[in-house]
This record gives sequence, C-alpha cells and structure tokens, in this order.
Amino acid sequence: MKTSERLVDAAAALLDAGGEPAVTLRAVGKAAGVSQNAAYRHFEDRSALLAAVAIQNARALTRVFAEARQIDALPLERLRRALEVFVEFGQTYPARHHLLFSDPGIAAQDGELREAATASFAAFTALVEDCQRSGNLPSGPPTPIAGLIMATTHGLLDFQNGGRLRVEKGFTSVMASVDLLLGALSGR
Amino acid sequence: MKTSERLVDAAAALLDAGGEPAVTLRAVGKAAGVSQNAAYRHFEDRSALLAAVAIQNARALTRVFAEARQIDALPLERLRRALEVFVEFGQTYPARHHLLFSDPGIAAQDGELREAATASFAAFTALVEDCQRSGNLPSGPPTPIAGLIMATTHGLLDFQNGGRLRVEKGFTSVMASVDLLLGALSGR
DNA sequence: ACCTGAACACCGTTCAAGT
DNA sequence: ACCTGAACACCGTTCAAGT
Repeated sequence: MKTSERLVDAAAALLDAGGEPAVTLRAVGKAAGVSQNAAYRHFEDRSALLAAVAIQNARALTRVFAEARQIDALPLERLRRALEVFVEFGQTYPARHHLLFSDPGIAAQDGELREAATASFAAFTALVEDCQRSGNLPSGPPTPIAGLIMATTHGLLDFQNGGRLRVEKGFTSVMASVDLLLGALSGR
Repeated sequence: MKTSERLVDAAAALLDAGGEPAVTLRAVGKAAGVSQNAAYRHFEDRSALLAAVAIQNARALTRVFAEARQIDALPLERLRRALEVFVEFGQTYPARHHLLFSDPGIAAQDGELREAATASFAAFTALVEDCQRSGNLPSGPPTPIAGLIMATTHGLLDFQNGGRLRVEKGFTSVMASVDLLLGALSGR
C-alpha cells in the first residue's frame, strides 16, 4: 500500500475517532508509520490531506446516489432510499459529514474536491429529475429543487450531530423531517 | 466597560475578521488591552469565551424573531421577513452563523448557551404557530415544522457561505430556496 | 478579585541532510 | 523521489507571583 494512501486512511481514522482537531500531522504520521512531516511529500499541507479524505467520501456518495437510481422502485422511493443512506452516513460518521459539507477550511479547496462534489450533486440531481418526469416533484429546472433537498438534509444532520436538535421537545428524527419536506414538495 | 465585556467584543471582532481560528487568546487579550491569559479570570477556557459570543448572538436573534411577530402583515409574510433578516445576518457574519449553528466545539456547551438557543427557537416557533392558526402552514405540532424551516435555512446558508452552492449551475439565492420551501409547505 | 510574565506541552511548517 | 530530525513560530493552558 502506498504511503499516500496510508496517510489518507490514517487521517480518516483519526477524524472518525476524535474529530477534525485530532487529525494532527504528528498523529497521522505515527499511525501511518512515517515521520511527522512525511505528509509534505504527498500533500501541500494539512488542509490538502483533509481535502483528500473529503474527496474519497464525496466519491463514495456519488456511488451511493448512482446505485439508488438502479433500485427497482418508484422514482420518489428511490430518492428517499438515497437520502436514507446519506442520513445514515452522516449519523455514523459525523466528522466526515462536517468535513464534507460544513468545514470552512476545506471549502476553499479547488480542483479535485470541487469536481468530486459537483459529480456527487449531479448524481443526486438525476434522482430528482426522475421524480419530476414521473410527476412526483414539481417540474422546472431540477437544480433548485435538488439543492433545496440536499441543503435541508444537511442542515438537519448538522443540527442533530451538533446536539442542536434533540428528540425531546417535538423533534422526532432526521428522516421524519426529510419526509415532511418530500411530502410537501410532492403535493402531500 | 468591564474587562469581560471587552474580551467578548474583541473575540467577536476577531471572529468576523478572520474566522474562528483567528480568535486566539493572545489576540483577544491584545485587542482588549490585557494580557494573554487574563481571559481565564472571566471564562473557563477559550471555548467558553466563544460560547459567550454565541450567547450574545443567539439573544440578538431572539429579539429579531420577537420583533418580526409585531410587524403589520400577514403571518406568513412576518415569518418570511424574520427569515430574511436571519439570512442577511448569516451572509453578513458567516463566522458568527457557523459558530452558532455549526461549530462542533461550541455545541457541547451546556447551560446559558443552550438556554439562549432554546429561547431563540421558541421565538421562531411562535411565528410558525401564527401561520398555522391562519391556515398558511399545515396544522399539527409546530416544532417539527419550525425545525424543518430552521434547518433548511441554516443548511442553505452553510452551503452558500462555504462556497458549496454557487449561483452558476441553477442555484439562485438562499431566499429563493426558502420561498420554494414555504410555498410547498403552505400548499403553493 | 483581578491581573501578569514565564513556562509547558502541544501544534503546522520549514530546512538541511540523508537514501 | 521520498523520507528524517531538528528547529521555528505559533498555540492553549497552568502556575507562581504581584496589586
């Protein structure tokens, strides 16, 4: 296994275990069996290493969305299943979700990460377009609707993972809220 | 002006100027005219100082929501105006928005911040309840609907501030997306 | 009660040097 | 081309000491 791959894997593991602050280059180097600054031979800086982790996960999401489109079910149900996996991902790996969708330091990155994110959103938009064609979502440009659904699901996950939305006091679950949105958009 | 207030103001100013990483205790102390560790006589640690900034802004939002309720307009329009101010706030002070709604380190805080956040959400929920009474939002428990609208608006702002949603490629504006949601929830 | 300077244990990053 | 140890300039935090 190449050193650069071991570095990305180590960074992802540290991210899951202790959040973004735990991903120090010293800890990454130690976990990958190299020195504290070996990462600089493979990545421009710490931010680029984190971006590499984000790229990996963005591509995994693209696959999730593409596979959901092949499910034998109605378009709206396929979209719902895709969102279910997305929510599950965000709940299982909150730090990865935050890195991908909410980290200010990583957002500035250009190039490969932006491409991977765009591809991911395009795969999601295809699910929305299928729903529009079957009359289960309002017609018109698909991007605003896809963006709304993604932003909503992200916002709900971000709130829940940050402890800002709790089951007490009327909030039930992320998917229940997503269903509320899909129900409203599809006209009940 | 009390030292603790000057520290909070300095932290807020540094936050606006350079984001959360710029809020170092050394810089805060310098801006407030005290030493690098004077903050420890007023706050438990750096995280508590940032929480104090968050509390200040949460209370400001509570006022915004309470005032919107007094506007001479239909309930749905009052809700819309409140969201407009909220979006404007998030666009003008992206780092404050991120601190309040998306920062993992600050989310763990208990006590005063949680209270301020709860009060803020309650004031927003009152706007939603008014819309339910006038028949402009679906009836039933108000919390899930208020939570959905807040999470959606936050998610849109978070995406836009992080450069993850750009005007190119079909996305128009945060308020246009919020209107799409309100339109769907109110039954067009 | 409030503040300070010095110190400690961390960081990211750079650099000269090695293979 | 890839890696290392040492060093630099930062951090948050603690502590002994001052008023």
